[in-house]
Amino acid sequence: MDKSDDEVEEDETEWKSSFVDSVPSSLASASGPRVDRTAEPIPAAHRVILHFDLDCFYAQVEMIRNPALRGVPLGIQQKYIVVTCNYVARDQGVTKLMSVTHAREKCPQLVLVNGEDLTHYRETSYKVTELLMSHTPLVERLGFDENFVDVTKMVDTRLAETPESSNFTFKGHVSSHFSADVEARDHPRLVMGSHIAAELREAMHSKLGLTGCAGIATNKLLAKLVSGTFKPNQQTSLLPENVSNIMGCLASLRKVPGVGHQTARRLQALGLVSVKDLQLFPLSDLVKEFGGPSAQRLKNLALGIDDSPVTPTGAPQSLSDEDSFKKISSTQDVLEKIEELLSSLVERMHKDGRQPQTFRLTIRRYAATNKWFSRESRQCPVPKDIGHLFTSGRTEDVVVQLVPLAMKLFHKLVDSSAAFHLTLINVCFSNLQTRGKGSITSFFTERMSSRRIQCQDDSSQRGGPFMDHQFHAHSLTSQDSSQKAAPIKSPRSSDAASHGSPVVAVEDRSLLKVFCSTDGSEFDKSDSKLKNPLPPNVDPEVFRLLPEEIQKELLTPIYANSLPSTSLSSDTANDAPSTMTNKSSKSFTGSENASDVKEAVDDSCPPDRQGSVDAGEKVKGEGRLSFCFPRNVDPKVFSELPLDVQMELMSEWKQENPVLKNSPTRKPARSLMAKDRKAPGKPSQENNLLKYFKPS
DNA sequence: AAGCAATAG
DNA sequence: GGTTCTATTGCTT
Repeated sequence: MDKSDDEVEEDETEWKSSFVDSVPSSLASASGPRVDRTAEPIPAAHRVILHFDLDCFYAQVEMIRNPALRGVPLGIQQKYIVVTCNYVARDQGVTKLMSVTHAREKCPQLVLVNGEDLTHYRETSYKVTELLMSHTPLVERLGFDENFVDVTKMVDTRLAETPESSNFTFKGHVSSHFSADVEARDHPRLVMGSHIAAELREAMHSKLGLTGCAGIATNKLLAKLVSGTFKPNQQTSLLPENVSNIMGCLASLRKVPGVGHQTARRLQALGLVSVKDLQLFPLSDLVKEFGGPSAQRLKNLALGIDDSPVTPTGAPQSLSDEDSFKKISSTQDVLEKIEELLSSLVERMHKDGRQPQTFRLTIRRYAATNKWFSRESRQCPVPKDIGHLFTSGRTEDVVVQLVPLAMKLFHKLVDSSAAFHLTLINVCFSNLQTRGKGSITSFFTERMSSRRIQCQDDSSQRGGPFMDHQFHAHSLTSQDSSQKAAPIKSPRSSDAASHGSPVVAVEDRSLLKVFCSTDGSEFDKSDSKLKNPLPPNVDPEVFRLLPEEIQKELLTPIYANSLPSTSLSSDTANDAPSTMTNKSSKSFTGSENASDVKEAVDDSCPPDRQGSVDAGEKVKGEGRLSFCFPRNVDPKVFSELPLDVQMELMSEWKQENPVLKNSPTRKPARSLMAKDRKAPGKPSQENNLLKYFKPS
């Protein structure tokens, strides 16, 4: 999940007082013509960019799903790795990407929740993006737990409406050594940005129950760099005066966003290890190594200059599903794994509502010579005749059509007449086309009308009168490429691009107001609610045991929606059975005959005494569920299954008697469950994109 | 359009 | 640096 240096916390946070003045002249070029700051009004061409970063996101999601996990050391497990953990666990020495064995040594009471199924994280992630988008369309996602927001226009609007007398001090921290009142007077736009950031963080907390950090600066690079200065759940603003200070404090070039391992290695080969080294290195020499554009970009990054615009992300451009394992070496096993992956991916594709034009299979082969992180892939068009099946809901039909296709690609990759050893398989749909206007139009007319200002100018609207530009742009790019100019990526088009150019959104002033509402009224209007009864699956006894504050939180509408009812309706319902199918009937992850994988996963976490169990049992029916769930069976989802299915599963688990089914043509367990889940929850999910952008 | 490398969380 | 499970962009063919 993470690159493990989210933990830098303290090492870069002590900003030195030394103000190195070799940079400002170049900085001036980033913010337009040199202007005497003291004499002139603040240049309007200055962007205000926010970066949001949720605190240990996966752990937060799990603690919302199961509040009993609050206050206990919690880790999120994928295979034999603790990919992330909450702060209680961190206090006891658990870190991201630590092996389960090592984590348990550090923290014997560590509670582990399996996080291999990303459904809930993905859903919550998009709720965050969507919440931000309800204030301005310029929101760019970075992974599941970070967002950039360009609030330049909001700042301008508010500043114009703000009387002189208003309190003008920064919200949150300011990374600067200057005194606070001087800073605030000199940087009203950043001050305003810090107020907006605080409001948005508060909205995330009150509406979604999530906490996180924010960085406020004049570009994405800087906003991201400062956002983690004070963790958790705090925000910090960066003043332009302090830019070179910040950059100089970075421990290494690797810490510069955009400089990965390879780039860092090549830079090191040139003798460059610190940010300062790169700042002072002759551009011409850099060009020899990296070529013109890359060299300039690198140099700019080292100086804290980043012209890249906040590019609205919109709906995802590809959906993929993958699984890693110790070893797969037979074609039969490959086929079953592919079928398993495709089942859940096709289901996701169906809920998305778009139709994929291309399909890709990728593998990772084991190689003793430690080259085994590289992947190989083959792709092909999705046959026209099965495209409509995605929207028609017969997902099993799609799977049976797709499996042979996938196997064809597999045989392009692997000579199965020789021995092979795979450690990962990934299936991916891309080139997603929006079709079947029905669901899409209702989506927009009902909930997204205000977002249509996303469209650039009216002339650029093609591909359907009802289509929101956001999805239009991302899904139809290939066909209307003419003068599209859509979300610009041009690195050259600095600040001016995001304001002046007709290409980028939010030209219409009156519409702008709809978005950039400056008062809190916007915040409250989503769910005006009913008295909240406990959701049916919450044990009232357990509920009473929770801290009062948690109880209150749970009774707010947002929780009423996202608690157990979530696992009943929509995606969760359909994905949960597949998880159980994986564990109970498939050969690799759950049952005896995959001893190597079982070893890897279960040795450190015996199936009978999993941390997640304790929490799970409390949710419902302690008496009946006296045994332990297998790993990553969601107890809440389980509890909502028909009783007979529950019994069947329990007897399976108790006997540790895998349902051995070798017929690859059908998957009785899965399809049966998938159907059963659809009925009780929400009456079958419409094909739409609400999954990504429905207002909570 | 295909395949991969690099970067990101 | 790699472990997991994604997702995006840009280079090369």
